[in-house]
Amino acid sequence: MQYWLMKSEPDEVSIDDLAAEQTVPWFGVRNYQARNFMRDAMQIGDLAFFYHSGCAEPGIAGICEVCSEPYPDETQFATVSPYFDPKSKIDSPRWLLRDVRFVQKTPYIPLAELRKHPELADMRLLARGNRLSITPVTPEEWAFISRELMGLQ
DNA sequence: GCCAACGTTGGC
DNA sequence: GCCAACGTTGGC
Repeated sequence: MQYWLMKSEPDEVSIDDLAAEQTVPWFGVRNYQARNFMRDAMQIGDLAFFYHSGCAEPGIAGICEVCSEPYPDETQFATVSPYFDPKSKIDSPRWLLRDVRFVQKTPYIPLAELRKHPELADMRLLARGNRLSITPVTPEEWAFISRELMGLQ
């Protein structure tokens, strides 16, 4: 059981969209490191912070749960999709994803708030120049954010 | 295998 | 819209 943080642009898929759909495929990842996390490291039942990026106030908006094995991201084969990858072959798909299930919305924790806490100084999300859309979260970071910042449990 | 050029991410 | 940082591409 591991913890993660997964970035989504709320214009595309927000926490409210996930709450409405309940389960969504985590499509559109086109970075090998992030793909490898989904393909190799994630396990069904892992929990992830659902993070809103590319918006006025980026931050953590909720929690979701990994709920499928890895399988091909169909948008890589969709010529009309912005995620179309002409180099990917049907019989050896380059991009794999997992489904995630809505767990709950949380109090919104802005990026600026996360940066204030020394307990989170080493968080991968906060590392200089970090652009990874999926990053691991340590149990300590998870506990601090969920208990101290969100008031859960 | 190196590395410059280019494209993308994402906060501000 | 800007720009720093990073990943990928492709020529050599």
